[in-house]
Amino acid sequence: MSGTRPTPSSVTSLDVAKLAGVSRSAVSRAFTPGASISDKTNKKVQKAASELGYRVNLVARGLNKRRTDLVGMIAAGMNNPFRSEQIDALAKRLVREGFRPMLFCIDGDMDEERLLSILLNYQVSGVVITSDAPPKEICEECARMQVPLVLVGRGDALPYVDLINGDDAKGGRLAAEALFAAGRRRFLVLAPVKPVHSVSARILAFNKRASELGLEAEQFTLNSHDYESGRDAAVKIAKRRDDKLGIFCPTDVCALGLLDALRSQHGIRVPHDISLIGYDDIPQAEWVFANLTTVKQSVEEFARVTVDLLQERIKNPSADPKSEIIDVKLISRGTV
Amino acid sequence: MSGTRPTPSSVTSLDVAKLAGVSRSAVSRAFTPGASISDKTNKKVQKAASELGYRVNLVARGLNKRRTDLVGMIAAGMNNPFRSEQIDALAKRLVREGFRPMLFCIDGDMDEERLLSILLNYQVSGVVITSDAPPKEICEECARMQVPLVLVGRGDALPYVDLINGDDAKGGRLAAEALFAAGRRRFLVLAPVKPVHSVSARILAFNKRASELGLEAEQFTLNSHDYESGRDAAVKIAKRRDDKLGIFCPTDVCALGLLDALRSQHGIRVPHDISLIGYDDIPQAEWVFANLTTVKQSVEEFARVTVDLLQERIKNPSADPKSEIIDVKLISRGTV
DNA sequence: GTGAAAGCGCTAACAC
DNA sequence: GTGTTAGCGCTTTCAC
Repeated sequence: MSGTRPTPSSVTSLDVAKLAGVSRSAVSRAFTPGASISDKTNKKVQKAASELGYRVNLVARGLNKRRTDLVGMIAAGMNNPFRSEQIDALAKRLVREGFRPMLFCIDGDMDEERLLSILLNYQVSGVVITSDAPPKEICEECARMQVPLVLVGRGDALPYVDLINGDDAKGGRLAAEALFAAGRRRFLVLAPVKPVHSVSARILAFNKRASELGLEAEQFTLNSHDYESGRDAAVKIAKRRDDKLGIFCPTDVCALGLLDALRSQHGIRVPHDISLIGYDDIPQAEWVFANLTTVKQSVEEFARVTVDLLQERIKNPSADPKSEIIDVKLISRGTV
Repeated sequence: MSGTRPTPSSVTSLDVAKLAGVSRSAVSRAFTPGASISDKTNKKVQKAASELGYRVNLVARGLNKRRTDLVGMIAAGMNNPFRSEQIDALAKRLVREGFRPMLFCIDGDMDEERLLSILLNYQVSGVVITSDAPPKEICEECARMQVPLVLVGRGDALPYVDLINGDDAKGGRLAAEALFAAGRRRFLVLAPVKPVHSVSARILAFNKRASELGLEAEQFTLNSHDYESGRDAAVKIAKRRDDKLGIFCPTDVCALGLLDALRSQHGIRVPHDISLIGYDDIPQAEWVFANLTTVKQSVEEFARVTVDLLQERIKNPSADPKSEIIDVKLISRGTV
């Protein structure tokens, strides 16, 4: 269109300024929403800019403002559909709100601490940790650096950080009540040896409600909390012939493993012989073979509140840490 | 430890230099692997740095080097487990190789073009697009900006960009042969109205191999290629009572929808009545209810080759575009 | 091996 | 509303 142009990768605001016959500040203003600039200059700048193929260098801007719009997401267990949905929703929400998500997945020696350290070097505007159990030191590190930190699914009130959790207390209660309402009088709960906070909270609430109902929930310990451990648990569980058995499995992936094996390999009729309720409402819970009754947590809601929290803290860094609870609800399908 | 320290967020290389009694360059060198610096100065600097809680500002460094180590990942359809596995593996690989992944998910009006534009403003070291069908203009834009671009799962040889694909030709062939070997003599393939490149390639190869075997594969058109459309297709497919029917469904999620509905809702015995083969080998394909025979693509392999491609191009920006093919293999389970 | 000086591309006062 | 000046924190010649 316009003869030979300079290598576009090196077009700077000064180049645009020259071509437009204005100053660099004018160019800067033209690319800063809400800056005071006349319509006329703005037009001139825009024209020159697009002619040269100019794009603002956000790294330079970031250096200046001492803050990029980068937000780090630290995640673990992306093979759990709930987690990947969560990350997907969060990434979308962040972008819509003007942030730029970075994704760091826990992997071997790349633990929360190392990953966070990298993020801090990038002058991120915030960090969201959805993996479980971030060490305390890293929270302090963020506080020192004045970097907003949001922990999702980690209950304890750590100082300096904002928290967001599903309403695990309600979820556990709902599960117990659903099983009870279905006439189940013998409760079993599948708990991993080393449960993450939210899982413990659900179990605790389940047990509590159970005992309020005059029942004592029996605990069944699993190595992990994934499909495989649920499936493997089926062998033992299928052998038991308790009447009116109601099982709470505080993670859908795990519940699906159990359910799948119970039905396909052990000929157990669910809910005729056994009732089962999961947690999360992952897409697979609705699959025909499963039709799993579960407790739903909305990933969009999680994302929305997380980003809100981030924005509030950026506005007001010294505000007291907040702790938000996301509502949950029972999704009644066919396993209770 | 050391009395009052300055706000750690503002510790600069100059502060460290002063405390260590060296110049800023020395500090810079101490934090640049491979820079020529004596052991003694290095130690002094490290000590001063950790005392002050110094961390290099990667934004400033990026401005200087005119290149961050940020790599943009543009993705769509994270609800497909294959995609989320792919992103997970890629993110991990990138980090291990010293890059910093950013995750942009296609979402409404946030299309490839807009997202890429943002990425370019961040002076990213590279971009990986796993969503399907990035417009041609954006490839040119990357080329102009000298930003390496890797397209995964997009076959056409666009100029300037590196390509990486699964071996769809082999995969389609494998599927046809597996069905044939199982005695199936009537082939059906489930194709979405608007297939993405890789899916078309698989179908093409399947059809070709079928006709070599003396069979003509019948096409069954779906609106989409997810679990729901597979499940919905079951109604019509269950009605047909062709003998020896073998179905190829070029995406596991879709195959699982069909399989699940066929077995659970229509009482079809697979593979007794119908044989079915999927594609991708997502974790759910191995679930008990499914036990789906499928064609596996390794996400780790994808990730490895993608990052290799990126690194090569960074080293040699003007090299000819490459096109890599990832091997696939048949995973025989119980549906064929 | 080390330091001084000169930028990387941008925004933020400050005058006008 | 606009231009001028002075940095943001780092790396990088270039002398020494």
